Amino acid sequence: MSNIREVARLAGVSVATVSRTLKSPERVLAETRDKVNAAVEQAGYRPNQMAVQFRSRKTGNLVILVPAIANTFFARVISGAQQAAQAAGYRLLLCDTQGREDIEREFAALVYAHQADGVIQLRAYDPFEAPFPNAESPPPIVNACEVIQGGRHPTISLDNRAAAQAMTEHLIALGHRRIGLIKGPKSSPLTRDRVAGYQDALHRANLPSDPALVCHGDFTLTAGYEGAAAMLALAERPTALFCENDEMAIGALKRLKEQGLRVPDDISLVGFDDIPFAAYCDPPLTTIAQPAERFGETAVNMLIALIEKQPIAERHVVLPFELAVRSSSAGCKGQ
Amino acid sequence: MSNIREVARLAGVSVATVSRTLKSPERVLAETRDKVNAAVEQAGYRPNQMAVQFRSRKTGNLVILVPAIANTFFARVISGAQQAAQAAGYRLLLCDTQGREDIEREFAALVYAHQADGVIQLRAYDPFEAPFPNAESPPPIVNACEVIQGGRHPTISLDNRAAAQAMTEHLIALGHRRIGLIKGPKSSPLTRDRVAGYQDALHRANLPSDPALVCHGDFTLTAGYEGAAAMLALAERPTALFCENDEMAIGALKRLKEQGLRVPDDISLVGFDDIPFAAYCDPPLTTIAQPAERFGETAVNMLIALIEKQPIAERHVVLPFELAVRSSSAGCKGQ
DNA sequence: GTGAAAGCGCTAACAT
DNA sequence: ATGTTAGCGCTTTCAC
Repeated sequence: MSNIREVARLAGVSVATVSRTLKSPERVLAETRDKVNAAVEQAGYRPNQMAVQFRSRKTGNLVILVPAIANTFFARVISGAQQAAQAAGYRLLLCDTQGREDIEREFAALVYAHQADGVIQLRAYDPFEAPFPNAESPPPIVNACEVIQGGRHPTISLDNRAAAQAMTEHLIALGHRRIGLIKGPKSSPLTRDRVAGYQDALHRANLPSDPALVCHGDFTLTAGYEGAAAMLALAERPTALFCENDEMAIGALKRLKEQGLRVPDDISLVGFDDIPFAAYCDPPLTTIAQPAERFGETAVNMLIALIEKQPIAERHVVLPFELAVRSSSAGCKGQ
Repeated sequence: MSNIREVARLAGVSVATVSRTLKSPERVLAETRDKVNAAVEQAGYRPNQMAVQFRSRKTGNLVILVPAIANTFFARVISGAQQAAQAAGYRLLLCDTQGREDIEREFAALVYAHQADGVIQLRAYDPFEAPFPNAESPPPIVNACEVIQGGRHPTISLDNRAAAQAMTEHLIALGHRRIGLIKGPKSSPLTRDRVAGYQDALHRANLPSDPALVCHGDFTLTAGYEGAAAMLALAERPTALFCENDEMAIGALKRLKEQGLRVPDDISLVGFDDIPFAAYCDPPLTTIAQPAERFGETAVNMLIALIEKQPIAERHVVLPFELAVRSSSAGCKGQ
């Protein structure tokens, strides 16, 4: 592999001129530029980025911490992030953390090791909060999707509380008074918000909030399947079921059908996220549409601004949701 | 951020000793080692990986070229790859190529720029085949999932032809004689193999191969939806529909139901991949199970062996498939 | 077993 | 506008 010295020799100029021709051509005479470019061509020269990065103290890499890569929603977020990173000349270092803080910390530490310039965290945990060696100022990090309440880092989030409230109100408007909720893990703030929104709606409609109607899952198909089973085992069944993501709703749907219940005639079912499959369920799933790709895209752009010390307009971006009403929710007949 | 010199000073040794203590502790006196480790601790020292990589000419990064990150199957492959990379101390540079060769070439070139040690390509295109600058020997690359026939690189694939044949034979055994096929893009070898397997089965059963029964899609839900519409518009409808991936099968399922057809009573429907949603369809989808995560995992391990110049047992790994028979396929009543 | 020193390929400050 | 040169932080001979 040829290096800058080789090119300089071929072009009959100094290495500095070669470097300039590549970085800021306007500072070089057109004539010289041509000589250099010809030499670059001839030598098949490609700057050794390891040396460039080392020298200029910038890797161009962004770490993205994902709880579960194979999750349909996160896959969309990653996709958006990758497009944005590519457009800006950055690369994405992917990390499947399985929601484990030790793994998150380990990967976030790539920034300390100068292997990445910043971190995108998609979960409500600050991988830098643990005492880190000589942590002068926290490294560039943005927190998207599930965000830390009152955290010190920029965030990109959805108003989960408002969204859950909107969904619950949709069900209430349809006449439902017993609405089951299959929520996420207890520890998740995202879940806390959605539960709060659900309760807000009940409260505003003067409906009782029955703890028996709330069970938790882990956002998987299986969790939805089992959550639905639990709901159906209740003495007084809910007439509508709100799952905190579409995967769980699809899992629940299977279970409801197996029990011989028709959706939405016998029970309404709604989800959250609007993954592509939601519209292809039978019946198509009423859900909350989230701009998944935009989470990734916005996070990347914000992180890059942080890294490049550009001014940031808003440190806490809230992306819009949309209630996507399809046929899995309908008027309550049981009344 | 402290550097190796700082640590050396603190420990009262030379930088070489610090370096040795970190890389090959056995070559250092236990006593010295302790001093150094204490100094490392005290300084909160983390080696600057940019310098390490620069100096040792090894990045620890692997590029993975993915046609569509948000695709459920690829998301699983990526997940497997990431786990394996992490376990081996490598990192994954993610690239969503959208199947575009220019993007694939651009990212593969990160290897030439010393930003990555090797490439995993999930599509049947050799990003290095174009004449590249002084390409002495092609850089480490492995080709997984959709592989180049007779290519020069190691591959990890499925016997797509055998799998498609097995699936088609399953349908034939159920009495189907007119089997529609919604395949992938024309250019894809993966699709060529599956079509070949489909035809093998027809041929072995002495069934005619009607070109009208084959239409192509692009592996999306929409493509399946539209493919099914095309099939149903046929004068002589198929009694079974084989989609080359589950997404298209799920798209088709929606369309079939909208037309008032019952699956499998009126028409059988089968897919390929066994994505998690397949088992949660209504009816659960008969499909070909592929070990998606293992593709990623095997590709990573093979690539690392290549990079580290370890001997490779087999250059062409074929992973097993499994026919997952569920309730979307049943005996043909139309006969 | 440890230290001194060269140098990886490049950038940027400074000199011309 | 171009060249000279000093490192960036580390690994790795080669002495001792």
